[in-house]
Amino acid sequence: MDQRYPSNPLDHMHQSSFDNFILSDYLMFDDCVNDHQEQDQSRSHSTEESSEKATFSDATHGLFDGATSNNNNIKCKNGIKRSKGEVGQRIAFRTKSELEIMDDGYKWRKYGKKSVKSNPNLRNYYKCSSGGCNVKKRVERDRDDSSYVITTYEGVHTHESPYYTQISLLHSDAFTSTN
DNA sequence: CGGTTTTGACCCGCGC
DNA sequence: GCGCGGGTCAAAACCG
Repeated sequence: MDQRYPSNPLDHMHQSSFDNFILSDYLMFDDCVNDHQEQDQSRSHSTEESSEKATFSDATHGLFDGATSNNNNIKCKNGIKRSKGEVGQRIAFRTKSELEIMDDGYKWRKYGKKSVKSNPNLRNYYKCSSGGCNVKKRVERDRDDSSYVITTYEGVHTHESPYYTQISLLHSDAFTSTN
């Protein structure tokens, strides 16, 4: 697994339309975390407990070591990974937003919509529309507070984000066209 | 005209 | 084996 590309979608949300959203909380569940902290209060709202709220930069830096999710009461379903095809990593975060479609720099193609039992709202399924890249994302509104949107990314992009490439091009262009 | 969205059908794993 | 819940497919509609 080469990490040549910034597999962190937050990198791009920084620059693009992230100003429109208030990141009030973020969640992360990977297969490794939450194994030992299956609490009976399955899903209390960490929104109200600002003490365990991590800052945005904390989230971006500690995203993959699981250290920042010390007390997220997220029920981590360890068994949801399918036998065919390894799901690389799974990251979920929760943003306060009226729109569920946020521009994180990648191009997504919607391929499904489902109403799930655990949530009265609909859940939308997206795939990265770049060829050969099968990163998926799942978007649904928070079941308790519908002003929040829960976005779950699954997998790692095998390519650079189109947005990022644009930026790089702009930069290199600025350098080469100084005279 | 090509890519995306929509939407019901299909599939698959799991618990009973 | 069957039903249920959740994830994906795919054809038609839609849109620039």
